[in-house]
Amino acid sequence: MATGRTHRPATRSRGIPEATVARLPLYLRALTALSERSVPTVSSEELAAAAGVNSAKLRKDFSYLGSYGTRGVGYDVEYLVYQISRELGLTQDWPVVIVGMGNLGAALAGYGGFASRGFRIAALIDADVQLTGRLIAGLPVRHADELEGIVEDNQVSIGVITTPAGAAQEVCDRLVAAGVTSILNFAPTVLTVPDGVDVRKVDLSIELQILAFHEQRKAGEELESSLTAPPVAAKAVRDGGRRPGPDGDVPAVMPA
Amino acid sequence: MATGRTHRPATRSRGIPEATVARLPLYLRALTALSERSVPTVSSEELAAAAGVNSAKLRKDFSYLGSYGTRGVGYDVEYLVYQISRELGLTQDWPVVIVGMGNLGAALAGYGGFASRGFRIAALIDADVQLTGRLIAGLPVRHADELEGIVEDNQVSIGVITTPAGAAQEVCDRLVAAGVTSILNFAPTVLTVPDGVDVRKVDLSIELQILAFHEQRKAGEELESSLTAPPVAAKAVRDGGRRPGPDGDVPAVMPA
DNA sequence: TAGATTGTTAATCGATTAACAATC
DNA sequence: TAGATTGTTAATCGATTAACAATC
Repeated sequence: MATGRTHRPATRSRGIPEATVARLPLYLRALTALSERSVPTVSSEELAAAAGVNSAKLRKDFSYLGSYGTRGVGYDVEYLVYQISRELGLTQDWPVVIVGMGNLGAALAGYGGFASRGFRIAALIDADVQLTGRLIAGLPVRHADELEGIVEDNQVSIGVITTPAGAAQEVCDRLVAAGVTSILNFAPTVLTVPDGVDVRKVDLSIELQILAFHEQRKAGEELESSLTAPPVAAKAVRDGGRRPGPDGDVPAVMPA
Repeated sequence: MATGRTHRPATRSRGIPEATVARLPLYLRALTALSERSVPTVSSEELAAAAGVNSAKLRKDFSYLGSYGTRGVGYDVEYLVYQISRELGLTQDWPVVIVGMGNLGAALAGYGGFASRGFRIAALIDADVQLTGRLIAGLPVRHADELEGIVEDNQVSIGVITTPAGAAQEVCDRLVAAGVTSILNFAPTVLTVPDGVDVRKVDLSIELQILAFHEQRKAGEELESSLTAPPVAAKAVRDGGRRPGPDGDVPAVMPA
């Protein structure tokens, strides 16, 4: 009955808001870069700029974790890297399986950002026997028949689904039945999971559609301002102007 | 100076909230499936279930588009498909370029969800001369030197970046200089763009880190409840219980 | 002490949700 | 007319932001 939820319900883990949790990886990435350059401390202003957020938001986010900064000085880079890593659960090892070894699965298998952050690929899985045994990113592809055994033997709790849409729900069911409780879904379909299982979804086509919406709006504004206002007004419209009248394009006719 | 924004500022296009825009593609997908099964009408309850949201939210979302439903009956599937497509700008053709032809770029090039939604791949681009001319998803890879010409000749306004992180900003700059005003960034780096350019970001590792956070929390709850409460209480804790005391793990020592 | 910067407050804004009058 | 379902209202909730007292 439960349909795929993007994240857990209202329960805020340890009181940390979801929006903050979603930004912690951004901060961690910026801090890791500073750490590699041996920068000892960083101010909220500098770190916020590096992470692409504003500094008030960053300080508020960090306040949920504790008081890890020093007034007048800033934040100790190494210390923050550790605290955020710990908060995100990256100080432990997370075995993951990737199911579906098309181009996308292969891209994920070869993505360096996993291993460096506590994620270990326990297995690459595909239903195609032609692929079984072939090496991808140095790992042999294993057949889907082995899925349950792999999950149980490696205590895998996180599964990544990169199969075609038609196969995703069945793969999801099998992963969950075998013990997986978190799923990252790249297949363009809504997954149904039992309570207690988290699903996050990455949808390539949806992101493009959202861009198209904004792109269309920009084009509409340009057209509009070129028709109704002198050219110099174009920027003002784009920067926050409102259309003067009510929406004018509610259709009058509804097709049979 | 402007750092990469995920979406435009407070200005809500035509009054449609960002959160609603982000769900329109979900509704469209569910509606397309119904359309293929020749279902003539659908209620907000049914459609919401198919899209994985609740029906109140769906009705509120649709109310921003106009009054497209019929009380007592529901929504005309074909009509809604058309209206949402139009709202998202999918009734027009959007030429896109994909820059960076690794596995991820290849996966996107072969993704069927694009062509069916008004996106047309104008070119696949890579800096590696070894790849130039090779066919990916039936299209020849073109060299990065041609980027500006391709964007201008095809009036490309949407660019997809699937290069390594180190190359992303330069590619972004060149795309923008050539006329691209919307960017979908898969490289794990914050892009800086001038005002008026939209950036959306898809970050594979960030999604996994968010899952790890919740996964860790589940494990912590199980441990906690097994230590402090009879086993039967575990579900209650997971379903919304709060830890009784304040956070107990604020560290006492800060390293030099 | 003077300057810098955090951590927190309070105001504002946007999103979600339940409930129900309107109406097919 | 009776039943079904939309579209909208109003309450609630969560996220953002500016400002500044606390404090290094």
